Amino acid sequence: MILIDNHSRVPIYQQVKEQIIMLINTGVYKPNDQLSSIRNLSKELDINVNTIKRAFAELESDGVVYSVQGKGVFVSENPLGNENIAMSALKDVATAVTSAKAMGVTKEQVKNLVDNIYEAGESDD
Amino acid sequence: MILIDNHSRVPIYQQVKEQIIMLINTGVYKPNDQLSSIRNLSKELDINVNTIKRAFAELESDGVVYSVQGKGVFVSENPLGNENIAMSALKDVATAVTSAKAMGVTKEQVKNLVDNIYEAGESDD
Amino acid sequence: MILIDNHSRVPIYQQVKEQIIMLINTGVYKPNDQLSSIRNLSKELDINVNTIKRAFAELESDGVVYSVQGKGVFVSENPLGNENIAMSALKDVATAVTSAKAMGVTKEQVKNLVDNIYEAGESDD
Amino acid sequence: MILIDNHSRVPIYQQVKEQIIMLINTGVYKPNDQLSSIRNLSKELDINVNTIKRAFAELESDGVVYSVQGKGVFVSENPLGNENIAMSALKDVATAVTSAKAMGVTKEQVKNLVDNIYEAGESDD
DNA sequence: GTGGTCTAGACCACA
DNA sequence: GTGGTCTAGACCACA
Repeated sequence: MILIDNHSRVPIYQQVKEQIIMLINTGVYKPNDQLSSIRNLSKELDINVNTIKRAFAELESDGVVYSVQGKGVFVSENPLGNENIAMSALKDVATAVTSAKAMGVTKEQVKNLVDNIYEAGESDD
Repeated sequence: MILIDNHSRVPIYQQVKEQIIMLINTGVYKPNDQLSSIRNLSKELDINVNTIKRAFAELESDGVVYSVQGKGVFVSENPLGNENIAMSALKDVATAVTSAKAMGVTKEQVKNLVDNIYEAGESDD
Repeated sequence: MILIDNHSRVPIYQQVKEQIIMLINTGVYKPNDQLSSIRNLSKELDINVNTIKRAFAELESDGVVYSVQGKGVFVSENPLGNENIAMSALKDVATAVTSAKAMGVTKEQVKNLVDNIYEAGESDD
Repeated sequence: MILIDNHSRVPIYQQVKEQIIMLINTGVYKPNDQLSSIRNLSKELDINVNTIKRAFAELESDGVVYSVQGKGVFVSENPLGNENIAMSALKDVATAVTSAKAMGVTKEQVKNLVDNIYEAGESDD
């Protein structure tokens, strides 16, 4: 259910984080559902255990999941209630847009790009 | 004329690159103008010489400036003609926006952010 | 597999760049193959790490290779698609030939030289 | 009579050398003719005296000119008899062509370039 | 272990 | 004085 792009510049732990959030966003995972175990995910995706651990640790500190020792990792009651997730993503957008503006990119070019990205997934909503 | 944020995640050589492009964008530096020498910038900004050199080397390979041994570094005839600069900046925006979308950020939030960033410099144009 | 001439006027990072391109040209390295790590090459060739890094950084900005943090450096899908590489090499040839012409070298002398250089590698193809 | 391109990557002393050889090649300067003085050339071309001195010193060591203390610099009896001039120019061509070959440039591309360069000056011969 | 950034400092070519 | 190359070594992010 999770696809990793090894060629991407986006860190793998980040890709794992994003895809789990997306699975929650789309209702595949619901509150208190148990996620795949760290070791299972590590085997399935052929990713180092430490990389999965980091993704889960950050999801937990963002309040998206909670872990129960000896049981596993579960989706929180209100997984997307924490605004920090969106905020940190927006901060990255701000950095990239500010830089693009400095490089001579116009507002229209950026907005067209944003439209394209959001339209791409329209059929999924 | 150049301001460096040592705490930023954006590499210093990248900040130097962007600010020089911005100075050209705003007409402060014109084609064939000589830039501050590498050593002067290094002293003024209190940055290692090699960091400035890297910024200048990338600007040169992007066609923004040209260097003449023993003379100095000068703005190219057509400094912003190379589309690669804008393209690579746009690619970074695409990555950040895609990620933000996955994190639950709405199209409106992104667009508002873009507006704010572009309006910020409106008085300078 | 890479030979460096320390006495040559050609910068070492340039020699490394050219030889890696040659290894790709001759099919030794194929798309998505992983290159020797920066540290390994540095030890093997007894060259400073930063010199290798510069060669790799330029190869990456030319689109010949891509790097993945924590993984390594890999050959691009279309490593020789970027015409800039050939173009900048041709520019250097133009400069040298123009100068030779001014020095009284005849067209025949230049062409014989070119034939010799291209025949040298004929047995390798 | 001498034109310097400050934007060129070719060192200025090299440009001065080449142009003086060209003036001899085309018969403007004949054996035992006196060249412009170093100081005159320096003023005319707005080039540092040391740069002209270096050009003249290399021309003398190549046997193209000879200097007489207190009198000036003169064209040698057999200014282009020294094969070293052509040889060193050919060496530079060899370096550039070898590099271009490594970068994937074909023999035909190089030969076309050579033809273009030699045809360009055909009307001058 | 892998690449990325940065510093400090040496030596060279050119003007 | 100006840029160009190279070395040695530190510290960080990621896997």
